[in-house]
Parts: sequence; structure tokens; C-alpha cells
Amino acid sequence: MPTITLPSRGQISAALRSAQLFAGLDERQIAKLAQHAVARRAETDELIFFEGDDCQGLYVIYSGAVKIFKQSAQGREQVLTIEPVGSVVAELPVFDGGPYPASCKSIESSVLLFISKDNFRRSCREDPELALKVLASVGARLRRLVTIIEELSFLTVRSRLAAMLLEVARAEKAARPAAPLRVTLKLTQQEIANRIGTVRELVSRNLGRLQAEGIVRLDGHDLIIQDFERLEQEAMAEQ
Amino acid sequence: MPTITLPSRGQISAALRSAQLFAGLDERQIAKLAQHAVARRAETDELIFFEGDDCQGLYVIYSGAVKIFKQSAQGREQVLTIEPVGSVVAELPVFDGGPYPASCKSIESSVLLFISKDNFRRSCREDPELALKVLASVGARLRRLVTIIEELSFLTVRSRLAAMLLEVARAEKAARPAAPLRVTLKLTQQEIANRIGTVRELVSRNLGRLQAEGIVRLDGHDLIIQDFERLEQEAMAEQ
DNA sequence: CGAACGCAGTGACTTTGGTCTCTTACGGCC
DNA sequence: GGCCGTAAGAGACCAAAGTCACTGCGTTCG
Repeated sequence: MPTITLPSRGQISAALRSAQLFAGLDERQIAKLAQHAVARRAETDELIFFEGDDCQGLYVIYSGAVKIFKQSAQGREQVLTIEPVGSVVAELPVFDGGPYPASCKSIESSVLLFISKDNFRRSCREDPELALKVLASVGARLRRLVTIIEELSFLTVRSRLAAMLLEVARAEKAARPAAPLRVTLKLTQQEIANRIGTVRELVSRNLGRLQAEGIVRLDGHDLIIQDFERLEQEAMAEQ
Repeated sequence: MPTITLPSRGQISAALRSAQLFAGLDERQIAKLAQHAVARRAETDELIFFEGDDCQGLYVIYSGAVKIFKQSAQGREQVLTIEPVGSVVAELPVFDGGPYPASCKSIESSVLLFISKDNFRRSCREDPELALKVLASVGARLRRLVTIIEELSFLTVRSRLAAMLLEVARAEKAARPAAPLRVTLKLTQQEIANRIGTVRELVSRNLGRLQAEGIVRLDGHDLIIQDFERLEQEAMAEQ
């Protein structure tokens, strides 16, 4: 495993510039944010912050990826979102003064840029455009949460699993439009379970059933979607 | 039932001034918003907007109350939030350009003040303070959604019911700190079911059980909490 | 007055979700 | 090769959630 070196000031500026949240911001603002950003390394499975901690500031994912999740006392986990390079996390609690509403863990070896609450608020005050951008990004987040609620309260585990497979497949497709059906699952069944709000055994059973019905085929760590349309139907089927 | 007359311009200004979202805004901004606000009446059960509609603007609750909810194809409903007088709804989709993520219905005879997307955005650009206020209020909304997700994925119907009763009880207490135990449920069991994401029968059964165990007592449309601590335990009990 | 309606309670039943436990397979790795 | 640790498949079992059908009880309203 190569040692990850922390980014230089120039690299930080470049990273901020390419983050969706800051896209289109003028150079002066970027420079100012970059000046206050502090790089930090986080190994796989390292906790970045814990739900209930009071919010110090936000993080920009410079490299790697993180998950935002809730944990139950019995050890179950519900993933709210997985954020890749270029995303910003915890931009919201920065503004309402409350603690972090969920925990954040690095799921790969990552480098994060930390910007403190005060610095970021100040930047928003100076540049209303930035505030509007934050609002737009928070909008996407809220939509995601509403979708999770909808799925949890209306759909079965089977449907949620189908929906998740489709989501992954679509993401793959966007990246490499060539391969249409074959999806490489980088996730263990446990991780799938955490994302769709259930337990590993049910993921195993339902994947098995989907396979038996000829809708998907498992091939090692790959998953081939054999009947895209039926999978789409399953993803919407209620109860 | 008295006919509700629409508010005058002066009343609109006063209403905006007392809405949490606009608290502390200077008079000039309030006047400007008031100028663009359009009052609209909505009867009980009238749909204000439907999920998927594209977002025209936001609404301030002048009188009455509304619920924001998702509906399933099978007719099940999941309430995301109930917003009383002084709240603002749909302030979020105004910023990310997407459609309304959920539907909104008046649950009483209400009067709403509509402010169009463009006007509101303009105000936010002119006054960064307003944008920060919107962010803070959106923070609360997001926390609420995270709580719903947490409850749906970790708690049983029984626990969610207990949690809801406590929530109502605490709200009553805040309003009238005197009467501690007696809660008047203005909700039907169907409405309770919609809020905690289940069906009427399970609400009935679980209320019955809580009563049999001496934790609550039902008395017509009132509910008396007999054992506050046990109810709190129930609200947290997983699985 | 009684018909009609909305709301609540209940029993019997089915389906789904979840638990527990054990087996198997696949990589590393000493 | 043999030894671990992790991941996945599977069976038996149990509990929770949801469905269906029916009853009773007040209101409201022709």
C-alpha cells in the first residue's frame, strides 16, 4: 500500500475548484477557502466524526470516499449516503448550530480537507452565491433522504435490493457506457444490507431468489443483470 | 364554519415578521417579501402541491396547518412533517431546481402566503443573512428526516408509537406546562399510522397493549400517560 | 327515526423480516 | 500444505408486520 502524502496548497485549491459545491466560484473566494482548509488523512474504516459530536466544520473529500450512517444500539447500521471524491459532507450542521446528525467513516484510504464552521460561514456571508450553492447541494441530500424513507416504508427488502442493484448499474453505465449488464459489486453482502436497511442473510436469500428466477446471475464478485426490465419492475413492486 | 377572509397587506407583513424563518430580518426586506407574497386559501384536505410537480415557489403558513407526505401506489401514506402556523414549506426545492420531493396537503382550513421562486431567490442574493437563515431551518428539516429513517430502520411499530406519543406529549407540555399527563389526541388512528409508517390495525392493537400494561390509559379522545418512564423506555427499545 | 358513514376494536391468518447456527468456499500467509 | 479470518449459502425457527373480514359505536344527515 503506497503512503498517501498530504496535498500541497496548490493541490488544495485545485481540489476545491473542482468540487461540485464550489464550481463557478471566483478565484478570490477559492483562494480564501483554500487558505483555511486543513488536509487530513483517514485510513479505511477510520471514524471521521461521530453522531452527536458537536459540529466543528465540514469536510471536502480530496481522495477516497466516506459513508454517512446511523448506528443502532444492537449494532445494526443504516447508511444514509456514500460520498465520493469531490463531495462535501457535514455542510449542513455547520449552519444550524446543532451536533452532527449521523456518523462519518472513511471507507477507503482517504484524504479530507477540513474547513472550520466559522471560516465557512464567513465565506457564505461575503458571497451569497456560495450560500445558494450550499442550498442547492443540500437539496440533493434532502431528496436522497426522502427516497430512503419512501423505500423503507413502502418497499420490501426484495424491492429495495433490486432498486439498489439498478442504482449501482446505472452509476456504472454513466462511468463506462459500454458494458451494460455486468456490474462489479465492490460491496460485501453485509454492506449491501447496511445500505438497504436489513441484515446479511436476507440479502443472501433475496439475491439467491433473484438468481433462481433468472433476473440476475452471480458470477464471483460480478453480477450480471439478465432481465433489466423485470429487475425494474421488482424495484417498484410494493409489498 | 366562519368564512375565512384573506389577510390584508399589513397582516401579511406582520405574519412574515413573526415567521421563524424571517425572524430578525430588517424591515426593508420584510416589506419586499410581503410585496411579492400572494395569499391563498386552502380548505381541509386540499392539495397544495403534488410530489413531482415542478416547484413554483414556497409557502408560509399564515393560519391553519399542512402536512408534507409521500404516498405509495397501494394508498399507504408516510407523513414527513406537519407544519403549523409560522412555518415555511418547500423552501428547499426552490434552490435546487428540482420538483417538489413530496406532496403537501392542508389539514385544516388554512391561509397560505405564496412567494415565487424567483422573488425569493433574489431576496436571498441581496441579503446573505436570509440565505443563512434558510440553511439553518433546512438543517432542522434534515434532522427530522434522519430521525424518521432511524426509527423506520431500527424500531418496531410499538416503539415508534411510544415515541410519537411522547413527542405529542412534549409539544403539549411546551404549550401548557400545567397538565402533564393528559394528552388530547387530535389524530385518528389512521393518521397516527400514517405518521409512524404502519397501518391502522397495528396502531389499535399496540395502543391496546400499552393500555393493558398500564403505561397509558385511553379516555375517549384523550390519552393519559400513566407511566412516563416506561413509555420512554418503550420508545427506545429496539426490536 | 333509521340509513349511512367514519372510526375503532378484534380474531384468524399469511407473509415478511429477522435470529441462530452450521457449513462451505476462498484467499492470504506462515 | 495446513491454518485463519472473512464472506456467503442454507435450514430451522420465531416474532413482527400486515391483511381480511367482521363487529360495534357514535355522528350526521336525509
